[in-house]
Amino acid sequence: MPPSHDPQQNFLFRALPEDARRRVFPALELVPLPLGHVLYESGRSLQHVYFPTDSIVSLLYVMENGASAEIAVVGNEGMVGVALFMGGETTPNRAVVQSAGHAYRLEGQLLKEEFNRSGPLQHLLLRYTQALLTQMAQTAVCNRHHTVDQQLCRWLLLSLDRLASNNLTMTQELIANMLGVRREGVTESAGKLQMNGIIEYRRGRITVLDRPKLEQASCECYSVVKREFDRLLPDALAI
Amino acid sequence: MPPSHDPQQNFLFRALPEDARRRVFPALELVPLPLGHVLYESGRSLQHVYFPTDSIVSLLYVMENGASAEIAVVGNEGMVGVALFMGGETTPNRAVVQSAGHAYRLEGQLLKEEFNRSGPLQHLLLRYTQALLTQMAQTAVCNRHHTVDQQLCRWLLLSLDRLASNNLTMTQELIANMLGVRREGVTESAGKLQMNGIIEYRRGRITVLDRPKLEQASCECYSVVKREFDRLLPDALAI
DNA sequence: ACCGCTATGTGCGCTTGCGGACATACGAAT
DNA sequence: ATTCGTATGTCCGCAAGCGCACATAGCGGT
Repeated sequence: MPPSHDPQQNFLFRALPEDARRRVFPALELVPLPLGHVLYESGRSLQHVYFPTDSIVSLLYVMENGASAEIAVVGNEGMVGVALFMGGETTPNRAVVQSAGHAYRLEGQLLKEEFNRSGPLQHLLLRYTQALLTQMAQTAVCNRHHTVDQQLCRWLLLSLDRLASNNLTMTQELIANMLGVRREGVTESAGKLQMNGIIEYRRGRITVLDRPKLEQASCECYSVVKREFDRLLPDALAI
Repeated sequence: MPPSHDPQQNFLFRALPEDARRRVFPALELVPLPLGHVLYESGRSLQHVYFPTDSIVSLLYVMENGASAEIAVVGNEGMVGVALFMGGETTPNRAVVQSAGHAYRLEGQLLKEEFNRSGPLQHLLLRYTQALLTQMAQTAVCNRHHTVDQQLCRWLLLSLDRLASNNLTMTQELIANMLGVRREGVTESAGKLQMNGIIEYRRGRITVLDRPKLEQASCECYSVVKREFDRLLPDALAI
């Protein structure tokens, strides 16, 4: 956790021109996001949107029988709550804090007003939403065709990209919930990665030792998603 | 195939107020969509958007090794090419005609102009995009947790909803490509459904005999997606 | 230094779905 | 009516992942 906080730790805000910042920033509220905190419950209407700085939020779908699967992750490259400006007000997803940290919160009404100015924020958010679409699509493909081993690598990489560090505070049980697989499956895959010197972990703390190898062990899904984010939000990432 | 064509066979156009129709309709061009026709190739920039009337288009992701998986389906409830107004111009997906028919085509530039008026079309398209998001998310979940049997039911239902009839022209091989499973798996699942009197098929033609039972045999994913479409686009569907 | 919670490791039988190699049979075209 | 392409049916062994039942061990709190 950085000692000081600034909205511009979120890439979307970084890409915003000065006048839009002047309107939006005063209304931002810094909130801590503890691990496991539920920002939105499926189907509940959204009051705020969240722009993570040093936290990661997972969009999960929880099935009738209680099983779950991650749809997408949101970190300092994006925001939680696109349904607000898309017009639906809600989605059938749950948003859960996957990695503790902070986010800037904005009143939904204010976001909509700024969005409806059809200015840079609108364009930025629409592009971000498209990137989110790609991430969801790729998750679907990955769930269909790739092994748990590969998916774990993809997931670690996506998480790493959203934090400044190379270690994650994250139990295997949590990861299993996100990936929608058994905890034992994650144990096994993580064991292999550790065996190969790619990661190292102990009780809820994972350190990535060899990122190139991790990328190599991952399926193509990671790079497809990353490429799309880079393509769609270049201003945001160029700093 | 209906003997005559009208843009309002597409639900999005139905929900459009008179003045927007006056601007858009003259620019529409009716195009036939033969089975298997590729509307967009992954990564290629989009020139037109398509509003299907009596056809169905699949959004597919094709992997490096050639395997594929369907991300979403688009029929007369939606449009193909949301990336145009979302600002990305392209997506890493392929759009393929899954059920032959027709669509109205609109010049991308014209769509963007109308979208940027921030009028009813913008709101409609954003809501549609959110529904698409839900469909993708649900596809991801379904791929993770549900059996081929269930997925086949879901897929048949989604296709049926997008056509006026209760039979589909569709080989099992095609369906397998869409679901991203083996053709043999589809043969087996379809065999069970036929055994139970739910469907009937012969060489590329599937007839649904008992839709309630089909819904019962499907996973929850179908109804989640349908509910979201109904919720987000009520005007469009209420006619 | 101890305890106890919880994270991780491991084994087992089972189901689903894959990959491949076939056999069959429909139906359009000649 | 015959032919032939292609859609469908069926069989095999195999691998991945599940569900379950446990064993172990790290780490925070007292």
